[in-house]
Amino acid sequence: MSELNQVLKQRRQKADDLAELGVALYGNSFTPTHRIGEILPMADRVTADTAPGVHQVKVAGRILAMRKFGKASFMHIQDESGRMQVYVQRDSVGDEQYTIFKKLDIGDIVGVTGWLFKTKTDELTIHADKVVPVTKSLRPLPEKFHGLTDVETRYRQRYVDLIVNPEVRDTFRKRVEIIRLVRDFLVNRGFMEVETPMMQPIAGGATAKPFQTHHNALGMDLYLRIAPELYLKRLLVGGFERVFEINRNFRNEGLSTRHNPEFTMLEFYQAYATYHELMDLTEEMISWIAAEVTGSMVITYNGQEVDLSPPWKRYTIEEALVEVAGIAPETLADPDKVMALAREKGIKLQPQAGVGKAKTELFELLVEEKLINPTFVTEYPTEVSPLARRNEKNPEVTDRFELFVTGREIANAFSELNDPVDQKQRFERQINERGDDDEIFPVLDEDYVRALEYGMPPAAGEGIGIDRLVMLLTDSPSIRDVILFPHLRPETK
RNA sequence: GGGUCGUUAACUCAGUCGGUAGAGUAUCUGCCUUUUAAGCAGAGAGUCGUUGGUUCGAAUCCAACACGACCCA
Repeated sequence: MSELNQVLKQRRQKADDLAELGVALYGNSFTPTHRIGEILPMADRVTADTAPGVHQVKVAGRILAMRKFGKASFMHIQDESGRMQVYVQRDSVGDEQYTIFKKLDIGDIVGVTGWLFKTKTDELTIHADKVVPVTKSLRPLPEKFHGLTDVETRYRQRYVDLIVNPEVRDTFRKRVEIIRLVRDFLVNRGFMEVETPMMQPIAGGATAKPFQTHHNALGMDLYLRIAPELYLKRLLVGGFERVFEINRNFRNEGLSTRHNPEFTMLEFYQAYATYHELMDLTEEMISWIAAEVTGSMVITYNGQEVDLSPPWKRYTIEEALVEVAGIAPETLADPDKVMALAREKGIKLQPQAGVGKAKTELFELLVEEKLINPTFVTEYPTEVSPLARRNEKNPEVTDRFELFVTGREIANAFSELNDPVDQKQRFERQINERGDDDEIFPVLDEDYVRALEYGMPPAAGEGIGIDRLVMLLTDSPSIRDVILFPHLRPETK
């Protein structure tokens, strides 16, 4: 018989014993009067001499640790709001109660009724009048000192990770807080939160491999969206001038510390704004959220200091190539030299790729990882920006920026292309110049062009990767640390 | 897709030159009415990721596979 079976057997035996004593193992009749987080601040009103009944409480929580003596015991219990100590004395709870108490295990959820006092070591503690089993746990928790560190188990059994690792609970609380602050920020600026299709007949708005599914009744294939962009812009046509959506995108690509097949994206669109105004808005929003969540605009990520205080550095791609990568301006001015440099750096380009694509690739290779403090990079070549408005002075580049922090792309934004003729031509060019990847299939979205033909107001739009933002603000090295249930291969038995 | 590393008790980890499995925590028993990783004494607990191979003998050496981590594409 294996040890786990032995432990399970012992726990089931205890459960049976408790049932025999008339205890409801999975009842739902205990109603707490307090949460632990409400009790802890009462510490300064309690002393070792505080009499029974002065501060009477009922709390429920999971047992995390027990120190049993013959006729008295200490345990720590944890609820969502915190953890605290409970003192269980045989003479206080009575023989019958103490017999039941001794059958409890670490991991069980209990209800405690008692009064507050302080121990010799000045720890606020509940002196129990009564301890009742609320929910029996049949599986042992990980070791108390090292806790659970095996990342595979942490991701596969996130519930255990959450029970025993308080910093993991904090990270996910911060995630929720960050999303709430994003909402508050945008709603306060007159943006309206909307929901657009997750299942789309054409997976548009980005270049990525989609997940495919099928609608039986309609007899049609559908794709899980890779971006909400084209639907949100249809809403601009419809007359909603400031819209945003925070929701999942799905991309059928590899997994890494920065990629999960489903990830959360904020996209927002503002009519009559330009990408310049979105840079200001982004700077303001992210620095404010950082201050709200971490208490400072200067944060630490992966051991390095990152200063999010505005204003942020703004480069054009060419400026960044010159100033960060050290490429000579005369090299950048000569398309032949740019192509030669790209080849020299080992960049493989499609035959039809132009100098704009080459500059973008050089930027990704030589500059991105060096942009630690937040940096806006503008003037992306038109050929890599199929949905962005051309710059009025130089049609080879677009009115677009990407935001980089700690070497990672956090946001992508541009003044929107609203010329239906130009848009249609760019879709067609994209289809003609598609790469050799069979699973990325750009399709001309005729309805989107039709919508533009009705007239979309000039606007600027932006996407911010929420998971990456949460990683940044919680100092998490992997996207799996900020997604509750990240994708893993199926467990082998 | 490629490379490197890892997988041993429920958890955290040792395991020498290839000689038949170890610790702490957790669990069980006993003692213990203010402990804090409580203490003391004792006990039980293992398909050494899987499958093959080499060998008298494999946790250990070799191969393939599975899962994970990191790096690269």
